[in-house]
This record gives sequence, C-alpha cells and structure tokens, in this order.
Amino acid sequence: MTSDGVKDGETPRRSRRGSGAVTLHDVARIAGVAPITASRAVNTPTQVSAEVLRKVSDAIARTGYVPNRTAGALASARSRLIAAVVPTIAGSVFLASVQALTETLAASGYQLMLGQSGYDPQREDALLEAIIGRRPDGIVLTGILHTPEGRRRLVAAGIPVVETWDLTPTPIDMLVGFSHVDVGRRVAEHLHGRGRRRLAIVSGDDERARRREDAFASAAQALGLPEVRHVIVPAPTTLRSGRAALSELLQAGADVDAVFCSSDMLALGVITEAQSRGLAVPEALAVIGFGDLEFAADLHPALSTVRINGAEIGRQAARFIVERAEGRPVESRIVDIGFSIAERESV
Amino acid sequence: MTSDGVKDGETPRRSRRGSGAVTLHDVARIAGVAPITASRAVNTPTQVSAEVLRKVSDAIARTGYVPNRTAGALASARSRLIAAVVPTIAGSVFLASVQALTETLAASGYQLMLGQSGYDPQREDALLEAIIGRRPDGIVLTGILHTPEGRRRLVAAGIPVVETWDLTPTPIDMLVGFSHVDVGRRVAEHLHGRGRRRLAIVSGDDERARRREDAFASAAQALGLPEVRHVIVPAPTTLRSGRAALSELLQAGADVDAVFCSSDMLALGVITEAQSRGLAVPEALAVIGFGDLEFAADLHPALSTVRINGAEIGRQAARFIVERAEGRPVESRIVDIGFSIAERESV
DNA sequence: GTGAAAGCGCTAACAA
DNA sequence: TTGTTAGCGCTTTCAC
Repeated sequence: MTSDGVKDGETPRRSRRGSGAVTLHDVARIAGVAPITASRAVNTPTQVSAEVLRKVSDAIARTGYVPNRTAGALASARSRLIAAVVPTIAGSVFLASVQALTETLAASGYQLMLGQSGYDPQREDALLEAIIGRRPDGIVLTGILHTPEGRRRLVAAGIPVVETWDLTPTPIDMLVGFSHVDVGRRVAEHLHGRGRRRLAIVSGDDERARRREDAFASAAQALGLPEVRHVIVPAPTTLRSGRAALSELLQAGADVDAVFCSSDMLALGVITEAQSRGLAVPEALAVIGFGDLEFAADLHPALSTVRINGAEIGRQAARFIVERAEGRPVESRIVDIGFSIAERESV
Repeated sequence: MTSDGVKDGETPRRSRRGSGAVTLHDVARIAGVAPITASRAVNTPTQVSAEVLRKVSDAIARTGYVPNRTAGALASARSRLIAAVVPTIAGSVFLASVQALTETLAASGYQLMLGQSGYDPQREDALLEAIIGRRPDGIVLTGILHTPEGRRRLVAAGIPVVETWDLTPTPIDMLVGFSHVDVGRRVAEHLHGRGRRRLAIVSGDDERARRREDAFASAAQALGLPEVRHVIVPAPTTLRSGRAALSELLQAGADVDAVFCSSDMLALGVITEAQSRGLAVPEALAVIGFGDLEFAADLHPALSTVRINGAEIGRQAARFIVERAEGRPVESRIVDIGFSIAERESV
C-alpha cells in the first residue's frame, strides 16, 4: 500500500475535483519514493541521497511538475509572498523602491504583491484586509500614516511590517526612511546660502510633502526671510500642475526668486513654464526638486534636487523582510537612510 | 460534539502548528453553526438565513477574523490572484496599463502580483515558473514574445493568459494590443505629410520598438525619401540616452529634419539636447515621441506623439481575465485597441 | 437552509 | 536517509 491508501500501481481515484495538474504525489510515484522524500528532493536537496535526487529530478523533467506554492504556503505557514503598498505607481518617486524591492526579493525566492492605495486611507484599509487574507510573509508600506484601524489590524495579524519613506520614533515594526522635516529645513538653508531670499514652495497635497513644506517655511522664517509663498497642487503631481503653479504664482504678482517643488516632475513643470515665458532659470528663478529621478541630472538646465536613494530603501526593506521570514532576528529595526542635495544648474 | 471532534465548548487542541490566528472554525463555534455555514455566510450571504448571518457577522466582528485566502484558494482552485509581467516599471509606458489593471481587478476582488522580466527572456522564464507555482487565475503579459519553453509552460498550466501591447494572429490565448508596424508606417507618413524629408529614428533596443523602426524605414523608402538614419539606445530608454542620440546624429554630420523616438522620454531628451544647442524645435528639427505619457502635452513645445491608450489596455485585459475566472466565455479573444497620432507643436 | 464528510497539495513532527 | 501520520484552513459534494 502506498501512503494515500491506494493499492500499488493502481490509478488513484480522486473522489473530488483535482485540477488535473501534476502533483508532488505523481512525481513521487513515478520516482518510486514517498511524497515527503520528493518534497525534500525539491526543497532541501542536500537532505536526500544522490540516487533519490536523480530519480526525482527525472520524474519532474518528464512530467513538467511545477510545485503548488499555495499548498506549500498553507502547510508551512510561509507564503514567500511579500505585499507592498504605494499611493500610486504612476510617475512616482516610489518606483525605484518598488523595483529594487522586487528584484532583491526575487533573488531570495520571494514575490511581490503590489497594491495601490491612491492616497486614500479608506482604500488603504480595504487593501490591507485583502493583503492580510493572503498571509504574506511581510508587508512593505509607503509612509507611516495609517488609520488606527489599519494599524490595529496589522499588529493583530502578526505579519512583519516595514514602513518606508518616513521616520517616526514609533513604527509599527520596522522602518526605513528619512526625515522630511530635515529636508524642508535643509533646502531652505541651501537656497538662502545661494543668495535666494524670496522663496516659494509648490507642493503636492500629501502628508509628507506638507511636512517638508512646513519645515521649509519655518526655516525661512528663522533665517529672517520674507514669508514663503505656497501653492498646493493635487497629488499625484504632474508637469502640468507645475506649470499651472508657476503661472498662479506669477499672476498673483508674487515676487519670488526660488521655488522648492515637492517632486522633480513638478520642478520640470515650473522650469517649462519659466522657459515658455522667457524667464531665465536659474538667473531669474532658481528651481529645486525632490526625488532625483532619472531625468533630473540631464535636464537643461540640470535640475538641482533632493536626492533620495529610493533603490536603497527598497533593498533595505527587502533585507528586513527576508531576515524576519528566515527567522533571523533583526538587530536594528529603524534605518535612517538620509538624503542629500544634488547641486546642479537650476539653483 | 462539534464537527471537528472537539467536545462542546472545549478548547481545541492543535496537535501541529497553527498560526494562532482566528479561523473560520473559531467563528463558526462562536456563532454556534457549522463551519460550512459560516463559510456561506461570508461568501454567499444570500444562501443563509438572516439569523445565521447576524450571528456569524457578530462573531467576525468580535474576533477580527480575516479569511485565509490561501486555504480558500487551495480548496476551491481559485486564487483570485492575477499575475502581470512587465519588462520594467521604471519610467515605463506600461505603468498606465498596470495601474488600470490593478484598479479594475481590485474592483472585482482580485489582486495583482507584479513581476519584472528586465527585457531578459531567461528571467521571464524563471518568473513564469514562479508565477505558475502560485496558480493565479490569470496572467497578463507585456508583449507577445516568449521563449518556446515559456510558451509551452503557459499552455500546459492551463491558466488564462492575456498578451498585451502587441498584435499577432496566433496569441497563446487572449490578446489586447495594436500594430507596431502600422505605427511605424503612419508616423513616417505623418512626417512626410508635414513636409519633412530627412528622417531619423532613435529607438530603444527592444523587439517592439525595432518593429516600429523597420516599418518606419520601409515606409520612408516607399515614399521616396532618403535613407533613414538609425540610432539604437539601450532599453529602458531615458532622457539621457535621447540627448546622447541626438548628439551622435549631429556629430555624424547627419542632415535630418525629423526624429521619431521610441518613447516620450527619449523625445524629451532629443528636445532637451536640441534646445541646449540652440536648434529650434520644430523649425529646424521635428520631434515625435511614442506613448503619450502624462507630460507630453505640457512640454514646451508640446510633444507630438503616438497616443496609446495604455489604461484601456489594462482595463480590457482585466475584463478578459475576470470573465474567464468567473467562467463566462469570452466572445472575442483578440482586441485591437489601435492608436492615434497626437499632433502638437513639436512637429 | 444547514450540515457531515472528504480532501485541495503540500509539509511539520515524529519514528524508524 | 527515508517514511508514516496528521494536519494547514478552507470549500466541494452530497445528504438531509
């Protein structure tokens, strides 16, 4: 008798459904070993004899067997699935993080499930429920802001969580980010140091950008500069909204000599609008962006911007998650990856 | 006795692991119904009495139960998971498709697993194996080119497949795309119609772009134009490679009055380089892009480009997949969503 | 409308 | 090194 109660050599009757796909049982039967042995040959080949390994490999090659990870996940309580939540992937500064995350995880045998919250806390909650239902081995979040409900759920689920792109002394679990307050302050100081006095800020309507904005304004005030002009544009930010923002500023008769934009795309919009009006950048107007996207360094004029190592955020988040999933303790749970100001031609 | 052999009201002993999470059994026990009844209350509420529904809902609220979709997927052979493969998400023209896909699927209760093949057939194959192992209810592919091995695997797995962003008479399964050959031809005709005679093409090194390129060159020849100048840049394309490409063209002494770029970012690069050299666009040089990304219409000059409705590709792909997953037959398996030429200032 | 039984495909625990 | 047993948490089948 074989282990599943089927007489030797007979075709097993599947009393229910069965997708018809090749299963580990089929492979084991063909290889002439027990299912668990075939499982070991697949997952921990060092634990089986060369003889068994050969027979099982042959059987797999002959049948085209692809392990059913869903079943494996259920049995082992390890899904090898990681979820990531971003506000949006459209033209976003988070792409480098997601890309690095995907690649680093793939290298360790994990896959990514991507969700978009659309800057909407309610959708984020719904998404969280859907994600938790999949029992991923980890969740990577963009930002630290969650509804109390979402936070509670996440803690209750007991799934490792990495929050990113921000800093807080009280993360849910692990954290990889930088200080938006520091960014705002440093940019104000940078512009001041370059002789700019009449500052403006064009900012997307999202929480982190608002925090940079506030810090920027406070720092300007502390430096004795006139009040900062603000233009808020909807998130996600676009080239178009950058153009519109500069128009608005100019039409309001604002006397500005430098603009801090909450994204590089917005900055490109401001530069584009300036150029179309014959306003020289940086002579008449300095422009500084945020993100240091691929194109920033190659614009004409080259865009000064706040450089965030988004890829490193993704990589570090992946490392955190994998460490945890493999059961290794994570020594430091909070990593401040910092930022720098890429000084180029537009300031 | 309850159905799982545990005496009424007693704590079930879990002989093996058990994540400790609340299960449907727990909910059922608290609600005083059988597990299957609780399952029905959750999944097909119309099939249970109001009384049962209330008791089960209460129990769920009290326990914070989140259904384990992994177990559900295994039992029902429906994962409600869809996989998508893109070459890369970095600054890509596919983002609109992925975004629309995610949203449309989410609205029907499906989630997206995202994989990046990095324009590498081998990685695509590895990815495919990882994906098939998850037994998704559908797979959305970018492009139609797969290794024979990958194609074989996909067919063997019996999972609904939608190929996108291209056209072929022999899709693996379903298809949403447009003709790259037509694009190349139409752009050549468009430039010719606008009085341009000395054409060049700057193209990313990927298969679809090459096909547009070839069709563009052939059409130019058919129109009696001088031979088209080609510059091939690595994929993914960037602003930088666009600038470099125009420099190369100019340094080679090429006498060109129009450039067709295989992406809008590339086109922005060409425009940027032209501007930095004092070369007027469109007067001295016409530039046309591909993709009609968000920023294209708002550049200065506004970028003429090939408009692809990427979001619609994503939505249609989602519809295909969901129809199939719900067991409804898909009437037409091939959709040509076409394209148009957005005529703006750069030509 | 509700429930008992069986099992999806795999692996942890324990035994030999 | 290999195998037996017993599930992981859910849903299908079939019966009432």
